[in-house]
Amino acid sequence: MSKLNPQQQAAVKAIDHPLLVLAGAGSGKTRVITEKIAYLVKQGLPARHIAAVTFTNKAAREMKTRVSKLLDNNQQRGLRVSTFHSLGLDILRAESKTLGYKAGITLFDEQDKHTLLRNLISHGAKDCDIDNIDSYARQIGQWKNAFVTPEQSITLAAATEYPAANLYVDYTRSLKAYNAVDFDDLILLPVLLFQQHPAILEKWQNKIRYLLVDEYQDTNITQYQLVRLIAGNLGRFTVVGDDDQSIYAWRGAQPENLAQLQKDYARLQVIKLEQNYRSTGRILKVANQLIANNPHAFEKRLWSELGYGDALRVLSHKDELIEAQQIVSEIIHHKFKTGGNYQDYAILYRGNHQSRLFEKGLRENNIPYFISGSTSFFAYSEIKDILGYLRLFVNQDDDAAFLRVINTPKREIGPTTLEKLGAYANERHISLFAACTEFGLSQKLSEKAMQRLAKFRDWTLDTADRIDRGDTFAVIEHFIDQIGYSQYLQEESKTKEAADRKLKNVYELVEWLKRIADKETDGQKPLAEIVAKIMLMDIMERNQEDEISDQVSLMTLHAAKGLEFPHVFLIGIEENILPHQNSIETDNIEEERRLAYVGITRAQRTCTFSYCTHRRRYGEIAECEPSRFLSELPEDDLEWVNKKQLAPEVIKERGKASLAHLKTMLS
DNA sequence: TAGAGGTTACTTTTT
DNA sequence: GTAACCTCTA
Repeated sequence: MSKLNPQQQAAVKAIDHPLLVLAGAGSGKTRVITEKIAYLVKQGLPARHIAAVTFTNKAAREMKTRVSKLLDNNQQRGLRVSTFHSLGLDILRAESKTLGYKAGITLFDEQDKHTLLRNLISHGAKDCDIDNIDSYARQIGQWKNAFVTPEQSITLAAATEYPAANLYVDYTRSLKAYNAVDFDDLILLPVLLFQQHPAILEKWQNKIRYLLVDEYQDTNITQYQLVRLIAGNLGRFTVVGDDDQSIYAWRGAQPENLAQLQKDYARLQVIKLEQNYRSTGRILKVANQLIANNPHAFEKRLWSELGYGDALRVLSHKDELIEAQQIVSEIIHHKFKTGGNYQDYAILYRGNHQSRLFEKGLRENNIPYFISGSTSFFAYSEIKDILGYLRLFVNQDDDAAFLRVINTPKREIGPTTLEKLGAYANERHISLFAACTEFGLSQKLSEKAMQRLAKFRDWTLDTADRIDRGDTFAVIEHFIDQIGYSQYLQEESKTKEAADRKLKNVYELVEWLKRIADKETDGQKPLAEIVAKIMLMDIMERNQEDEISDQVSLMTLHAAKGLEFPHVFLIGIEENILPHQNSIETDNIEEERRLAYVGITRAQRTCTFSYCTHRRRYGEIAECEPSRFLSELPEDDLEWVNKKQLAPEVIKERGKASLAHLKTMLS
């Protein structure tokens, strides 16, 4: 703790008041949290009574690593460092009975949610149009994030939202029938539980006697409720946040929660961290000037002692192919010239699809790279299949899992049968699996179809039973053989290589599950717990033991928050990309500006912007304009390289013109 | 019932 | 340009 600056020290030692730390980018906020955990333990609060909550798995991982350097194993025992969602899942699993859930709660991912909504709509949900399914899904999520229950949504909904509110009611009932919850429920249900059962709340308050929250500006209404409930009236918490880095409004984040704390906790202490330990003065100057265009609830001014540094460069390219090639070759040359490492470079972008050409370019030049947050391991169809079976063994009422696996591999149970089964189950408000055995169904289906369903049902129950009784993993390996999954992959895949790769993934999944089961509990951890938990994990956790090697990082701006790199390339800095087209249309530029701010402040030594004058979009070549954000930056600190397609003044004028144009269009 | 072939909407960001 | 979705035929 010797090397902390006075503000950081004050933040670590402030344990008698609820504490809000306003921490600018690169001001050492993770350090404050980890040091504070160590400090609390050394002050005599056992680690099992401390919980630190973050938003991403990556941040939680980082925090754990750093705490482990400050405390020995004994001192850390029982410490909770997890994402909000993972904490919610722990609470739900522990209290499932009170909430009316059976053991073996299933977690639905976005795709499962989509499938369920689709089924509800096609089975006649009131006034719902299948074409609007995405907007219903989003609306339901927004209600959950804003702590609006289905009943309240019916009352509150505007006329246009009424179908979604009805669907929300049906959806909630179905989830309950399937003994399932979705991501948003992991926060919403614990809050409801705590509100309705003070004794349970007290139990958890006693467990978690000090709460630390990272990236507090990203909390939504429901998450804030959870924080308040756990922290209690005494306000035993430290939250750390930066309103300039709020980039999750689209999923309900309320940066106003920062100001709300002052209203809710009169004794709240506020400490600002303004010294930046990451970037050059010039990078900070540019970032500060950009973000000055946004309104601010809290004033803060970042400064650095790391020297003024190089100008930030702006590259212009003919199209996105040249952009990728040019930047890849810049990285090669720069690394050669400076004798640095590949891991010193990061390529950051607005949308995942932008990584493609860069991947190709890096691969062709044999440059090691790592893409974070792209297709997750769990998005692979073979992984979803096997997990689907496991989910069904754990919880037969999991309709999403049932639908996933019922005819994979083929069991001659096709759409017609499933349609009738679905209609029947829907009518009765029971799960598909439960419907399989019903007499009423046999009137609507052929005997053959009934037999096939019964066979699958018996097999599932039998396998689930054997998992319960004994050697979980022997049963799992056996069932994969038994259903002929390997053969199925051979038939389904276009090439033998693809089939082999998929099979390898399947075995990797099984090995991974074994490792998780072994951890802490010597293989005794129930499959139900593993299956639920696994849905919240990300690809990095799978590769935990792979050593970090020297590779260029590629990721979205969202994924980059909290990280830092010596050399940062911000690509596709164009109108309609950053700011994103949808944000322009909804006049929501401020969050996009914060996103750009987050990107710039990742850079330690150099920061390079890049835009294209032409780009393929939906297969058509379209003209592109440099982002308006470039025109908001101090000219003296920018160096425009390549052919300047547009002078900065022109961009500025155009930016103003397009803004004015937009405003007239909207008014 | 399965699979081929045609059509369409889409690309924001995550647990 | 493409993935997911839908319709038609064997």
